[in-house]
Amino acid sequence: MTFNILSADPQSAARRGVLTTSHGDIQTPIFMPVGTIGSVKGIFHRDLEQEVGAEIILGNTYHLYLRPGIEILKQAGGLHKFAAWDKPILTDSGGFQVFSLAENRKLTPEGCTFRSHIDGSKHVFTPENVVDIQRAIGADIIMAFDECPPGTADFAYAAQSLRLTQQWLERCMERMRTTDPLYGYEQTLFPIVQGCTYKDLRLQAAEHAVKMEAAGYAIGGLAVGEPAEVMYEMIEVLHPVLPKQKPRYLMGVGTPVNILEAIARGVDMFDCVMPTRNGRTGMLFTSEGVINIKNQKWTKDFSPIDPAGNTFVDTTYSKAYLRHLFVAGEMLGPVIASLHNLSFYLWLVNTAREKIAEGTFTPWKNGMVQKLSTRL
RNA sequence: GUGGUUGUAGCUCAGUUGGUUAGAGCAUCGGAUUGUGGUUCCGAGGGUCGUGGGUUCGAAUCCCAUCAUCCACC
Repeated sequence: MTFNILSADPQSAARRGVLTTSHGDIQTPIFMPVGTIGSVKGIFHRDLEQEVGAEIILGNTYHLYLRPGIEILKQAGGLHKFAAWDKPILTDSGGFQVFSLAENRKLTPEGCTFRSHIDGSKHVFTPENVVDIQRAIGADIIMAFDECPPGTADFAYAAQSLRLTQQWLERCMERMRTTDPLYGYEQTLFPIVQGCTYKDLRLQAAEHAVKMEAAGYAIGGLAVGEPAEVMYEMIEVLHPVLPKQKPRYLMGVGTPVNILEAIARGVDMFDCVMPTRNGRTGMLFTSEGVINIKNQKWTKDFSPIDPAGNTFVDTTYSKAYLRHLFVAGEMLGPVIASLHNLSFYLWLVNTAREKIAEGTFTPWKNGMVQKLSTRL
Protein backbone atom coordinates (compact mmCIF):
# COMPACT_ATOMS: atom_id res chain seq x y z
CA MET A 1 0.00 0.00 0.00
CA THR A 2 1.31 3.44 -0.86
CA PHE A 3 0.28 6.95 0.04
CA ASN A 4 1.10 9.98 -2.04
CA ILE A 5 0.38 13.51 -0.99
CA LEU A 6 -0.66 15.58 -3.98
CA SER A 7 -1.16 18.99 -2.44
CA ALA A 8 -1.37 20.77 0.88
CA ASP A 9 -3.40 23.69 2.17
CA PRO A 10 -1.28 26.78 2.81
CA GLN A 11 -3.26 27.92 5.84
CA SER A 12 -3.81 24.65 7.69
CA ALA A 13 -2.49 21.10 8.04
CA ALA A 14 -5.03 19.85 5.48
CA ARG A 15 -3.64 17.78 2.64
CA ARG A 16 -4.94 15.95 -0.38
CA GLY A 17 -3.56 12.54 -1.25
CA VAL A 18 -4.08 9.15 -2.84
CA LEU A 19 -3.95 5.88 -0.97
CA THR A 20 -3.29 2.95 -3.29
CA THR A 21 -4.52 -0.52 -2.32
CA SER A 22 -4.87 -3.83 -4.13
CA HIS A 23 -8.54 -3.05 -4.63
CA GLY A 24 -8.04 0.41 -6.02
CA ASP A 25 -7.14 3.98 -5.17
CA ILE A 26 -8.66 6.01 -2.38
CA GLN A 27 -8.63 9.79 -2.69
CA THR A 28 -8.01 11.52 0.62
CA PRO A 29 -9.40 13.09 2.68
CA ILE A 30 -12.03 10.37 2.51
CA PHE A 31 -15.13 9.35 4.39
CA MET A 32 -15.65 5.59 4.67
CA PRO A 33 -19.24 4.39 5.02
CA VAL A 34 -19.71 1.86 7.79
CA GLY A 35 -20.83 -1.57 6.63
CA THR A 36 -20.52 -3.48 9.86
CA ILE A 37 -21.65 -6.91 8.72
CA GLY A 38 -20.70 -6.52 5.09
CA SER A 39 -23.55 -4.24 4.19
CA VAL A 40 -23.98 -0.51 4.48
CA LYS A 41 -27.42 -0.76 5.97
CA GLY A 42 -30.16 -0.35 3.42
CA ILE A 43 -27.91 0.68 0.55
CA PHE A 44 -27.17 -1.28 -2.63
CA HIS A 45 -23.50 -1.50 -3.58
CA ARG A 46 -24.54 -0.09 -6.94
CA ASP A 47 -25.81 3.06 -5.24
CA LEU A 48 -22.77 3.23 -2.97
CA GLU A 49 -20.55 3.34 -6.03
CA GLN A 50 -22.63 5.28 -8.52
CA GLU A 51 -24.62 7.68 -6.32
CA VAL A 52 -22.63 8.03 -3.10
CA GLY A 53 -19.20 7.68 -4.68
CA ALA A 54 -17.86 5.48 -1.88
CA GLU A 55 -14.25 4.42 -2.43
CA ILE A 56 -13.87 2.17 0.60
CA ILE A 57 -16.22 0.73 3.20
CA LEU A 58 -15.79 -0.65 6.69
CA GLY A 59 -16.48 -4.08 8.02
CA ASN A 60 -16.35 -5.15 11.63
CA THR A 61 -14.34 -8.05 13.02
CA TYR A 62 -16.56 -8.59 16.04
CA HIS A 63 -19.79 -8.69 14.06
CA LEU A 64 -18.49 -10.73 11.13
CA TYR A 65 -16.79 -13.21 13.44
CA LEU A 66 -20.09 -13.83 15.25
CA ARG A 67 -22.13 -13.81 12.05
CA PRO A 68 -21.74 -15.37 9.50
CA GLY A 69 -18.52 -16.68 11.06
CA ILE A 70 -15.02 -17.02 9.76
CA GLU A 71 -15.47 -20.43 8.11
CA ILE A 72 -18.18 -19.07 5.84
CA LEU A 73 -16.05 -16.08 4.91
CA LYS A 74 -13.08 -18.32 4.11
CA GLN A 75 -15.24 -20.56 1.94
CA ALA A 76 -16.58 -17.51 0.15
CA GLY A 77 -13.02 -16.39 -0.55
CA GLY A 78 -13.17 -13.38 1.74
CA LEU A 79 -15.57 -10.55 2.35
CA HIS A 80 -14.98 -8.83 -1.00
CA LYS A 81 -16.31 -11.88 -2.83
CA PHE A 82 -18.93 -12.78 -0.22
CA ALA A 83 -20.44 -9.30 -0.30
CA ALA A 84 -19.68 -8.67 -3.98
CA TRP A 85 -17.76 -5.47 -3.23
CA ASP A 86 -14.48 -5.22 -5.12
CA LYS A 87 -13.28 -1.89 -3.79
CA PRO A 88 -11.16 -1.55 -0.65
CA ILE A 89 -12.41 -2.70 2.73
CA LEU A 90 -11.14 -1.68 6.14
CA THR A 91 -12.08 -3.77 9.16
CA ASP A 92 -12.30 -2.51 12.66
CA SER A 93 -10.69 -4.95 15.06
CA GLY A 94 -13.66 -5.42 17.34
CA GLY A 95 -11.87 -3.83 20.26
CA PHE A 96 -14.49 -1.13 20.44
CA GLN A 97 -17.42 -3.56 20.16
CA VAL A 98 -16.10 -5.86 22.84
CA PHE A 99 -16.46 -2.90 25.15
CA SER A 100 -19.61 -1.32 23.77
CA LEU A 101 -21.72 -4.40 22.98
CA ALA A 102 -20.46 -7.61 24.49
CA GLU A 103 -21.49 -8.72 27.94
CA ASN A 104 -19.47 -10.12 30.80
CA ARG A 105 -16.20 -9.14 29.24
CA LYS A 106 -13.09 -10.00 31.16
CA LEU A 107 -9.87 -8.24 30.32
CA THR A 108 -6.54 -9.98 30.79
CA PRO A 109 -3.07 -9.27 29.44
CA GLU A 110 -3.62 -12.23 27.13
CA GLY A 111 -6.77 -10.77 25.57
CA CYS A 112 -10.44 -10.43 26.29
CA THR A 113 -13.14 -12.99 27.00
CA PHE A 114 -16.68 -11.88 26.33
CA ARG A 115 -20.18 -13.08 25.67
CA SER A 116 -21.91 -12.54 22.37
CA HIS A 117 -24.68 -9.93 22.35
CA ILE A 118 -26.54 -12.23 19.95
CA ASP A 119 -26.76 -15.53 21.81
CA GLY A 120 -24.68 -15.14 24.97
CA SER A 121 -22.05 -17.59 23.75
CA LYS A 122 -18.55 -17.22 25.16
CA HIS A 123 -15.58 -16.11 23.04
CA VAL A 124 -12.00 -14.97 23.33
CA PHE A 125 -10.27 -12.24 21.37
CA THR A 126 -6.51 -11.93 21.45
CA PRO A 127 -4.28 -9.72 19.35
CA GLU A 128 -3.28 -12.83 17.44
CA ASN A 129 -6.69 -14.23 16.63
CA VAL A 130 -8.08 -10.79 15.82
CA VAL A 131 -5.35 -10.46 13.16
CA ASP A 132 -6.14 -13.97 11.94
CA ILE A 133 -9.84 -13.14 11.69
CA GLN A 134 -9.10 -9.99 9.70
CA ARG A 135 -6.82 -12.01 7.44
CA ALA A 136 -9.76 -14.34 6.85
CA ILE A 137 -12.14 -11.48 6.22
CA GLY A 138 -9.62 -10.26 3.70
CA ALA A 139 -9.63 -6.59 4.65
CA ASP A 140 -7.20 -4.33 2.79
CA ILE A 141 -6.65 -2.37 5.96
CA ILE A 142 -6.60 -4.22 9.27
CA MET A 143 -6.92 -2.46 12.60
CA ALA A 144 -4.94 -3.34 15.68
CA PHE A 145 -6.79 -4.88 18.63
CA ASP A 146 -7.02 -2.17 21.25
CA GLU A 147 -8.88 -1.21 24.38
CA CYS A 148 -11.05 1.84 23.96
CA PRO A 149 -11.49 3.24 27.47
CA PRO A 150 -14.51 5.36 28.33
CA GLY A 151 -14.18 9.11 27.91
CA THR A 152 -14.49 9.50 31.66
CA ALA A 153 -11.42 7.37 32.42
CA ASP A 154 -9.04 8.88 34.95
CA PHE A 155 -5.32 9.16 34.29
CA ALA A 156 -4.37 5.99 36.13
CA TYR A 157 -6.86 3.89 34.20
CA ALA A 158 -5.97 5.57 30.91
CA ALA A 159 -2.27 4.91 31.45
CA GLN A 160 -2.82 1.29 32.39
CA SER A 161 -5.16 0.80 29.45
CA LEU A 162 -2.62 2.34 27.11
CA ARG A 163 0.09 -0.05 28.28
CA LEU A 164 -2.19 -2.95 27.42
CA THR A 165 -3.06 -1.48 24.02
CA GLN A 166 0.63 -1.03 23.29
CA GLN A 167 1.47 -4.62 24.22
CA TRP A 168 -1.39 -5.80 22.08
CA LEU A 169 -0.15 -3.64 19.20
CA GLU A 170 3.27 -5.28 19.32
CA ARG A 171 1.65 -8.70 19.25
CA CYS A 172 -0.60 -7.66 16.35
CA MET A 173 2.43 -6.45 14.37
CA GLU A 174 4.27 -9.68 15.10
CA ARG A 175 1.28 -11.73 13.96
CA MET A 176 1.11 -9.70 10.75
CA ARG A 177 4.80 -10.36 10.10
CA THR A 178 4.50 -14.10 10.66
CA THR A 179 1.33 -14.75 8.68
CA ASP A 180 0.39 -14.31 5.04
CA PRO A 181 -2.69 -13.00 3.31
CA LEU A 182 -5.16 -15.77 2.45
CA TYR A 183 -6.31 -14.44 -0.88
CA GLY A 184 -3.15 -13.27 -2.61
CA TYR A 185 -3.36 -9.51 -2.14
CA GLU A 186 -1.64 -7.22 0.32
CA GLN A 187 -3.13 -6.45 3.73
CA THR A 188 -1.84 -3.67 5.97
CA LEU A 189 -2.28 -3.05 9.67
CA PHE A 190 -2.88 0.38 11.18
CA PRO A 191 -1.94 0.88 14.84
CA ILE A 192 -4.41 2.81 16.97
CA VAL A 193 -3.16 5.68 19.10
CA GLN A 194 -5.02 5.81 22.40
CA GLY A 195 -4.44 7.86 25.57
CA CYS A 196 -7.83 9.42 26.27
CA THR A 197 -7.61 13.17 26.72
CA TYR A 198 -4.16 13.17 28.33
CA LYS A 199 -1.57 14.86 26.13
CA ASP A 200 1.44 13.05 27.50
CA LEU A 201 -0.25 9.68 27.10
CA ARG A 202 -1.23 10.57 23.54
CA LEU A 203 2.34 11.58 22.74
CA GLN A 204 3.73 8.44 24.28
CA ALA A 205 1.18 6.34 22.39
CA ALA A 206 2.04 8.03 19.11
CA GLU A 207 5.80 7.63 19.58
CA HIS A 208 5.34 3.95 20.36
CA ALA A 209 3.07 3.43 17.36
CA VAL A 210 5.43 5.22 14.99
CA LYS A 211 8.18 2.76 15.90
CA MET A 212 6.07 0.02 14.35
CA GLU A 213 6.69 1.62 10.95
CA ALA A 214 3.13 1.01 9.85
CA ALA A 215 1.61 2.12 6.55
CA GLY A 216 -0.86 4.36 8.33
CA TYR A 217 -1.95 5.41 11.81
CA ALA A 218 -5.32 5.63 13.49
CA ILE A 219 -6.41 7.94 16.27
CA GLY A 220 -8.87 6.17 18.52
CA GLY A 221 -10.74 6.86 21.70
CA LEU A 222 -12.04 10.27 20.69
CA ALA A 223 -15.59 11.51 20.29
CA VAL A 224 -16.54 9.37 23.26
CA GLY A 225 -18.08 12.11 25.34
CA GLU A 226 -15.36 14.74 25.57
CA PRO A 227 -15.98 18.24 24.15
CA ALA A 228 -15.14 18.65 20.47
CA GLU A 229 -12.48 21.23 21.35
CA VAL A 230 -10.63 18.63 23.41
CA MET A 231 -10.77 16.20 20.50
CA TYR A 232 -9.26 18.84 18.20
CA GLU A 233 -6.58 19.54 20.76
CA MET A 234 -5.62 15.85 20.88
CA ILE A 235 -5.29 15.76 17.09
CA GLU A 236 -3.05 18.83 17.26
CA VAL A 237 -0.89 17.19 19.89
CA LEU A 238 -0.33 14.21 17.61
CA HIS A 239 0.32 16.27 14.50
CA PRO A 240 4.08 16.72 14.88
CA VAL A 241 4.66 13.12 16.00
CA LEU A 242 2.80 11.13 13.37
CA PRO A 243 4.79 10.79 10.15
CA LYS A 244 3.58 13.32 7.59
CA GLN A 245 3.91 10.94 4.65
CA LYS A 246 1.55 8.36 6.16
CA PRO A 247 -2.26 8.49 6.18
CA ARG A 248 -4.05 9.34 9.42
CA TYR A 249 -7.38 7.86 10.30
CA LEU A 250 -9.64 9.39 12.96
CA MET A 251 -11.83 6.54 14.09
CA GLY A 252 -15.56 6.93 14.49
CA VAL A 253 -15.71 10.63 13.71
CA GLY A 254 -18.03 12.30 13.20
CA THR A 255 -20.30 15.21 12.45
CA PRO A 256 -19.65 17.11 9.21
CA VAL A 257 -18.13 19.92 11.28
CA ASN A 258 -15.90 17.47 13.19
CA ILE A 259 -14.64 16.12 9.88
CA LEU A 260 -13.82 19.52 8.42
CA GLU A 261 -12.01 20.59 11.59
CA ALA A 262 -10.06 17.34 11.64
CA ILE A 263 -9.11 17.66 7.97
CA ALA A 264 -7.77 21.11 8.82
CA ARG A 265 -5.61 19.40 11.44
CA GLY A 266 -4.15 16.86 9.03
CA VAL A 267 -6.52 13.89 9.23
CA ASP A 268 -7.02 11.92 6.00
CA MET A 269 -9.59 9.23 6.76
CA PHE A 270 -12.88 9.07 8.63
CA ASP A 271 -15.68 6.68 9.37
CA CYS A 272 -18.86 7.21 11.32
CA VAL A 273 -22.24 5.61 11.77
CA MET A 274 -23.86 9.02 11.95
CA PRO A 275 -24.98 9.45 8.33
CA THR A 276 -26.58 6.01 8.31
CA ARG A 277 -27.76 5.54 11.88
CA ASN A 278 -29.08 9.05 12.27
CA GLY A 279 -30.42 8.85 8.74
CA ARG A 280 -32.49 5.87 9.77
CA THR A 281 -34.16 7.95 12.45
CA GLY A 282 -34.82 10.91 10.18
CA MET A 283 -31.86 13.22 10.72
CA LEU A 284 -30.61 14.69 7.45
CA PHE A 285 -27.35 16.50 6.81
CA THR A 286 -27.80 19.01 4.02
CA SER A 287 -25.87 21.83 2.41
CA GLU A 288 -28.13 24.25 4.27
CA GLY A 289 -27.97 22.67 7.71
CA VAL A 290 -29.29 19.76 9.73
CA ILE A 291 -32.95 18.85 9.54
CA ASN A 292 -35.15 16.37 11.40
CA ILE A 293 -37.42 15.21 8.61
CA LYS A 294 -39.98 13.92 11.12
CA ASN A 295 -40.72 17.43 12.34
CA GLN A 296 -44.25 18.55 11.62
CA LYS A 297 -43.04 21.65 9.77
CA TRP A 298 -42.01 19.58 6.74
CA THR A 299 -45.51 18.18 6.22
CA LYS A 300 -46.25 20.46 3.28
CA ASP A 301 -42.72 21.27 2.12
CA PHE A 302 -42.51 19.91 -1.41
CA SER A 303 -38.98 21.17 -2.05
CA PRO A 304 -36.14 18.68 -2.63
CA ILE A 305 -34.42 17.02 0.35
CA ASP A 306 -31.30 19.03 -0.46
CA PRO A 307 -31.53 21.54 -3.31
CA ALA A 308 -27.77 21.23 -3.82
CA GLY A 309 -27.78 17.43 -3.83
CA ASN A 310 -26.93 15.50 -6.98
CA THR A 311 -28.08 11.97 -6.23
CA PHE A 312 -31.33 10.64 -7.59
CA VAL A 313 -32.91 10.75 -4.14
CA ASP A 314 -32.19 14.47 -3.94
CA THR A 315 -33.58 15.21 -7.36
CA THR A 316 -36.54 12.82 -7.09
CA TYR A 317 -38.07 13.08 -3.63
CA SER A 318 -39.50 15.99 -1.64
CA LYS A 319 -39.17 16.69 2.07
CA ALA A 320 -42.92 16.25 2.50
CA TYR A 321 -42.84 12.81 0.86
CA LEU A 322 -39.82 11.71 2.89
CA ARG A 323 -41.50 12.87 6.09
CA HIS A 324 -44.59 10.93 5.11
CA LEU A 325 -42.48 7.79 4.66
CA PHE A 326 -40.89 8.22 8.08
CA VAL A 327 -44.13 8.91 9.88
CA ALA A 328 -45.68 5.87 8.23
CA GLY A 329 -42.73 3.67 9.18
CA GLU A 330 -42.09 2.82 5.53
CA MET A 331 -38.65 1.27 5.02
CA LEU A 332 -37.97 3.40 1.97
CA GLY A 333 -37.67 6.42 4.29
CA PRO A 334 -34.48 5.28 6.08
CA VAL A 335 -33.08 4.07 2.76
CA ILE A 336 -33.54 7.48 1.12
CA ALA A 337 -32.20 9.32 4.17
CA SER A 338 -29.14 7.04 4.44
CA LEU A 339 -28.34 7.40 0.77
CA HIS A 340 -28.72 11.16 0.95
CA ASN A 341 -26.57 11.49 4.08
CA LEU A 342 -23.80 9.29 2.72
CA SER A 343 -23.74 11.23 -0.52
CA PHE A 344 -23.58 14.44 1.49
CA TYR A 345 -20.62 13.16 3.51
CA LEU A 346 -18.82 12.12 0.35
CA TRP A 347 -19.66 15.44 -1.27
CA LEU A 348 -18.13 17.13 1.75
CA VAL A 349 -14.78 15.33 1.49
CA ASN A 350 -14.75 15.55 -2.31
CA THR A 351 -15.20 19.29 -2.10
CA ALA A 352 -12.61 19.55 0.66
CA ARG A 353 -10.12 17.88 -1.70
CA GLU A 354 -10.94 20.32 -4.49
CA LYS A 355 -10.50 23.26 -2.15
CA ILE A 356 -7.20 21.93 -0.85
CA ALA A 357 -5.98 21.55 -4.43
CA GLU A 358 -7.08 25.11 -5.15
CA GLY A 359 -5.49 26.41 -1.96
CA THR A 360 -8.83 27.76 -0.71
CA PHE A 361 -9.68 25.11 1.85
CA THR A 362 -9.49 27.23 4.98
CA PRO A 363 -11.91 30.03 4.02
CA TRP A 364 -14.27 27.47 2.51
CA LYS A 365 -14.12 25.34 5.65
CA ASN A 366 -14.88 28.31 7.88
CA GLY A 367 -17.94 29.15 5.82
CA MET A 368 -19.14 25.55 5.79
CA VAL A 369 -18.73 25.17 9.54
CA GLN A 370 -21.10 28.12 9.96
CA LYS A 371 -23.69 26.63 7.62
CA LEU A 372 -23.43 23.10 8.95
CA SER A 373 -24.02 24.25 12.49
CA THR A 374 -27.44 25.53 11.45
CA ARG A 375 -30.47 23.68 12.65
CA LEU A 376 -33.30 24.00 10.15
C1' G B 1 -89.19 -6.05 24.87
C1' U B 2 -86.50 -8.83 29.18
C1' G B 3 -81.90 -10.15 31.67
C1' G B 4 -76.87 -9.34 31.77
C1' U B 5 -71.87 -6.95 30.00
C1' U B 6 -68.90 -2.82 29.22
C1' G B 7 -68.31 2.74 28.96
C1' U B 8 -61.50 6.30 32.15
C1' A B 9 -56.15 10.18 27.08
C1' G B 10 -56.40 9.44 19.74
C1' C B 11 -56.12 3.59 20.65
C1' U B 12 -55.72 -0.72 24.31
C1' C B 13 -56.39 -0.75 29.24
C1' A B 14 -54.81 -0.02 35.06
C1' G B 15 -57.08 2.41 38.98
C1' U B 16 -56.71 -1.02 46.13
C1' U B 17 -61.83 -1.22 51.62
C1' G B 18 -64.58 6.00 48.55
C1' G B 19 -59.12 9.91 50.37
C1' U B 20 -54.28 15.26 47.86
C1' U B 21 -53.04 17.43 41.45
C1' A B 22 -56.64 10.20 37.84
C1' G B 23 -51.94 6.52 35.69
C1' A B 24 -49.38 3.00 32.00
C1' G B 25 -48.27 1.10 27.10
C1' C B 26 -48.90 2.44 22.13
C1' A B 27 -49.81 6.83 19.09
C1' U B 28 -48.73 12.25 18.61
C1' C B 29 -45.11 16.34 19.33
C1' G B 30 -39.92 17.56 20.44
C1' G B 31 -34.77 16.15 21.77
C1' A B 32 -30.43 12.78 22.03
C1' U B 33 -27.39 9.35 19.11
C1' U B 34 -19.76 9.87 16.70
C1' G B 35 -14.40 2.51 15.38
C1' U B 36 -23.87 0.50 13.97
C1' G B 37 -28.12 -4.66 17.62
C1' G B 38 -32.88 -0.98 11.48
C1' U B 39 -31.52 -0.16 18.30
C1' U B 40 -32.07 2.50 22.50
C1' C B 41 -32.73 6.59 25.65
C1' C B 42 -34.85 11.38 27.39
C1' G B 43 -38.68 15.09 27.59
C1' A B 44 -43.59 17.28 26.46
C1' G B 45 -48.70 17.84 25.25
C1' G B 46 -53.25 15.29 25.78
C1' G B 47 -58.84 13.16 30.05
C1' U B 48 -65.76 17.60 32.77
C1' C B 49 -63.60 9.24 34.30
C1' G B 50 -70.54 8.28 28.67
C1' U B 51 -74.43 11.95 30.52
C1' G B 52 -77.68 13.97 34.46
C1' G B 53 -79.04 13.70 39.41
C1' G B 54 -78.21 11.82 44.50
C1' U B 55 -75.47 9.99 49.12
C1' U B 56 -70.89 11.81 51.59
C1' C B 57 -66.39 16.33 54.67
C1' G B 58 -64.76 13.93 50.09
C1' A B 59 -67.07 9.93 44.23
C1' A B 60 -63.65 7.21 38.43
C1' U B 61 -65.18 4.10 42.78
C1' C B 62 -71.64 3.76 46.28
C1' C B 63 -77.22 4.70 44.72
C1' C B 64 -81.00 6.26 40.89
C1' A B 65 -82.11 7.63 36.02
C1' U B 66 -80.61 8.01 31.09
C1' C B 67 -77.66 7.21 26.54
C1' A B 68 -74.33 4.06 23.98
C1' U B 69 -72.16 -0.90 23.42
C1' C B 70 -71.88 -6.03 23.18
C1' C B 71 -74.04 -10.89 24.60
C1' A B 72 -78.13 -14.06 25.69
C1' C B 73 -83.33 -14.94 25.69
C1' C B 74 -88.37 -13.89 23.88
